[in-house]
Amino acid sequence: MKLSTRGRYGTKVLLDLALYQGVGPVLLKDISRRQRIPLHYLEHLIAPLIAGGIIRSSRGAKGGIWLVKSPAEIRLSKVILLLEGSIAPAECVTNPKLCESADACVTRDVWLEMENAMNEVLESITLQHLAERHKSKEQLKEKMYYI
Amino acid sequence: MKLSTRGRYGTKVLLDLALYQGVGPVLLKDISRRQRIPLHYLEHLIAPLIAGGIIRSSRGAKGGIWLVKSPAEIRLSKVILLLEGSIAPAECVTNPKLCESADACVTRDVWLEMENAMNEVLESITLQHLAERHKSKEQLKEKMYYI
DNA sequence: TATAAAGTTGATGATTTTAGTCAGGAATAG
DNA sequence: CTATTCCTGACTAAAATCATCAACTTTATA
Ligand code: FES
Ligand code: FES
Repeated sequence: MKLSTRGRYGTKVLLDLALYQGVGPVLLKDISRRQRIPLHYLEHLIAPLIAGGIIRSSRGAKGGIWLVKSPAEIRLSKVILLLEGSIAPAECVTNPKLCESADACVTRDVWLEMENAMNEVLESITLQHLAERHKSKEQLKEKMYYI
Repeated sequence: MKLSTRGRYGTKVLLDLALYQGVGPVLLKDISRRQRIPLHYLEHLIAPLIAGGIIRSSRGAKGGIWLVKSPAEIRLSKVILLLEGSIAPAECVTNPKLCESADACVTRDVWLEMENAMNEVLESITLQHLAERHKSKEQLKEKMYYI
């Protein structure tokens, strides 16, 4: 039940954009360095995010990528959907035709419940939440250091 | 975020055992046929279930496998844990040492919330629940046919 | 006790997915 | 024009997944 690096890296990319929001285009190179994501791999990760309409990009000097909407409007459910596709624990949850009698299958119901539980979590968290949590952890760290 | 066949097949195996509980050892061959699981693959799936103490087996003629405890005592969380290991969406949720500053990482917190949400679902469902759901679906099907 | 019936174990292989690399191309600011 | 930056598709190495097979051990029972 592991998420692939696409979902994990991608979430970090968007958190990074939320933290640097409003300062113009953010360089992939900088995101790559800050979030420890190989640059050439990162280049591939942003494609679905652009296609999904949550970030935009500009090439050339002073180029980069940035959030299209405010961080408060972007939910992790959307992010994960764009990067990983359906999060369901089994193919047949999303596509019932794959199993012959999906409506009679009780294990499928379980996987569906799991998917719903995960989606509730992801639906409830926005990029703004992530950014706020991050900042509050940073502050805590500074305080700890002061003591 | 897919479950592997180990978890999916394994759950079906245990549901099958719950349905045929009390009638003595159940043949792997029969489970294989009823649940559409390749016999040779099934043979490997039961090893962790035996090691985990939720089923027992007997070799030779009149052999087979059976549940050690009552279906009401076996939760899916246990089953999935035995067959898939930790269900966490990222390695570092279970093993924080893998990332250098796991306690400062907000994405890790998200993956942890997802794991907890899934575990709540799996913890709340026992084999008895599964068996009951299955039987009630069967009855519904018969009624539909009668109409 | 011989025999057939079952589960057990370890080796092996095919296929698919994942994670990453690379080279070349296209757009943009200055 | 040129340096910079994102874009795209092809490619590859490694890992995970999903089995299959053969040899072996245990057990019931005729
Ligand atoms: S496993 Fe697909 S419907 Fe049961
Ligand atoms: S702690 Fe592992 S990804 Fe952040």
